Amino acid sequence: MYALVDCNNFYASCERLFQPQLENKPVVVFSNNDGCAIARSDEAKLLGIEMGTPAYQIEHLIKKHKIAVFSSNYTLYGDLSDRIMKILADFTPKMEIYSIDEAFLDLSGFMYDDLFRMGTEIKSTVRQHVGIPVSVGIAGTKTLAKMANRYAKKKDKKLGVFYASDQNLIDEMLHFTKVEDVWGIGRQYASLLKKNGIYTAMDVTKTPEAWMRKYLTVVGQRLWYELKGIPSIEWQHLPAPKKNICTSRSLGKLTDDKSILKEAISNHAATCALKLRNQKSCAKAICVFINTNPHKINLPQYARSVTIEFDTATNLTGEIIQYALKGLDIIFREGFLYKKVGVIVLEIIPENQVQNSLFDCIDRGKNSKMLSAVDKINRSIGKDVVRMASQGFERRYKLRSEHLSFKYTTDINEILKVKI
DNA sequence: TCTGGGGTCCTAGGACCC
DNA sequence: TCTGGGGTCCTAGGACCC
Repeated sequence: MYALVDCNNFYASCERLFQPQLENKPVVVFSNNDGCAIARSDEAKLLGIEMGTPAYQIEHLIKKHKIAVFSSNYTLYGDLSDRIMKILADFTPKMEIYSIDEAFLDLSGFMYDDLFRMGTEIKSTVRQHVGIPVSVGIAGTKTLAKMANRYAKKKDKKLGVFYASDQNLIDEMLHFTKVEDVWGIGRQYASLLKKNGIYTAMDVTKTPEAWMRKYLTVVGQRLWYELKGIPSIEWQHLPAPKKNICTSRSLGKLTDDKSILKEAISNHAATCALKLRNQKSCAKAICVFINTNPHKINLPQYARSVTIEFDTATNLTGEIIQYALKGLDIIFREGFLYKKVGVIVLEIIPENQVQNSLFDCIDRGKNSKMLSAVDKINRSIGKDVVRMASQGFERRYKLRSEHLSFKYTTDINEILKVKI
């Protein structure tokens, strides 16, 4: 048996935690650049605000209903997520953190009749210790556990726990769940299934396996097994090291100024290098990309990327920035207004498996030591105060975040103050 | 004025090899 | 008027997830 524990409206709940007066009020959290709505409280959902709606399209609703709005505060969400995951880990040694607000727990070996009680206990413990509401779905496969979680929210959100303990309950849930709400079925597959008269998860289980395989590839075949209660999606008990690491952002303003792009690319490259060091890896190649704004159809469009192989796999900030800027020189063209730039490091290997190049003239040991010291300083301050020159200090490319809340739990200067 | 960012997995088709 | 067959590796693109 597997449990899927999922935080309810996670980002919105995080913000509400430090502003309890917003309890039962509509709350919306925006993406980077305050671009679109990526989290909504139940009350905001009821007002018709959909996931991913551009901010400017809901301005009137925000005014009219006095919706509380926030810019994304990933420092805060990440810290609260860590706290929740630590609590979940106390329930079972085998768990898989699936995303910032979700985790699968392997409950094999626990008493069957106890599982529902265990679910309610998980929910109340997280609520009591961290203050974030979660829902729990329990079933025989990951896909069914996901579905049970969703069913728990739809059916009785207050209770927030659903245990698909026998076939009747599983059927009830399969019947209730539309194909587009099944984990692993997106827009394309949903429309294909519906065209063929398959509307619910139950219908999927009645579709021949070969048909699923033929039209939805092995992904669909695995899904079919999962819905029938046969576990077919692998368990990842240890977080797999990332195979690619990407850092990209929209620019605060459209720009044709190459120096601004340089600064942004340098910072993204530095972030990638830091992420590599944090997971003790090195990359052997880098991809740099720049785009104009595809939504502005009346402006000339340009999008290009370039991949550069390194002589030696590396996670050194200065070196990665150099390669990144070389990439920018290759793809940059005058006369376009750029919207988004990014850096992806590829071919990632463990740092202890790096093969040195014969003609390497960088003192990697010394550089690494220097960067460990830099990382340590930056970590202790909670900001990257020690930076490479090309990263600049002005952050002219900076995106908007006009409704940012405090880093209540990670920065002593922003801690909650209580008047007595 | 204004539309996020970071991932994974799978397949088809081309390049290349013998 | 005719051009093999069987492999591997790589990449681009499409699907999905939160």
